[in-house]
Amino acid sequence: MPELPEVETVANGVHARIHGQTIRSVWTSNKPQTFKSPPDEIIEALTGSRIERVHRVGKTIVVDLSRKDLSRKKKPAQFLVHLGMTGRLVICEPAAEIAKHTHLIAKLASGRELRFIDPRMFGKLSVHLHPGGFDPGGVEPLEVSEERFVALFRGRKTPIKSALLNQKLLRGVGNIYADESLFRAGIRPGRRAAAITREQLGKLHRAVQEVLREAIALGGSSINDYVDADGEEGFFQLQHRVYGREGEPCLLCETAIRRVVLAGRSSHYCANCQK
DNA sequence: AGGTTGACCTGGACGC
DNA sequence: TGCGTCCAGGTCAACC
Repeated sequence: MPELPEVETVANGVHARIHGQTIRSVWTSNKPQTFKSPPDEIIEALTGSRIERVHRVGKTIVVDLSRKDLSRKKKPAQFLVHLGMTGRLVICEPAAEIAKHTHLIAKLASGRELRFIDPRMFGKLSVHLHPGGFDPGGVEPLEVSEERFVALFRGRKTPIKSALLNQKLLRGVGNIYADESLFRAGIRPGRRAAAITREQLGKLHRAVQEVLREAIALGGSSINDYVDADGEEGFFQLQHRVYGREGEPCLLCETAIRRVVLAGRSSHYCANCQK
């Protein structure tokens, strides 16, 4: 479900509520698809650790942990949460009803609980124990310079839409924001990356950053069941210009928005405004 | 090697 | 009310 702006919203919300707290105990479901690290390893790393910081790397939520009791000599670890399509990370009172498809509950020193819920089980939980910190590859779209951004696509024969979704190039852009960025840049999703001019790529760089920044400011896009750590919906879906608007008039020229399938994903564009 | 496709899952919306 | 079909914001293995 979530792309960079939604993951950032959730990570910031969770950080504000639970950073500095110690995890007293952890329960996990026994659904193997959800756990990229063995559940025992996750329980071991989390229990007794303090939550130093919750932040975002690409589409992954990273929870930096440290041991409160250094006597146990355990290495600091990072707890990684990937929300997949339908994953949710919520903070609630222990009395709150346990939702169907709950896969992890961490009891905190404050008495509240951090819970991970994921019906489709495309989300993944793991621990990262190596020094240097979690690095999935790719560059952060909000930090990358125009020059490096342009270089990412040089010589690539794949459609620009597929390249934008490739997390080893840019990390964090997903289907909605790829379509919205391409619309703002005036580039059709099916154009070969290598065939796009340097000037247009510069425009795309600005469009990607603009779209992501606007979406973060509005708390992300709520489609179906996405909500942030407070249960609040985002509002960026009201700003979508092409995503989910097949057959509706382009907001600039009134041409009907088209939908095609690229890299197995729905891709929306205006045939008149995007070349 | 780079690029594309299906599989992984559940559930909601829609048509009959 | 129910059943079948299609669709979904992500990723990865397997294939060309």
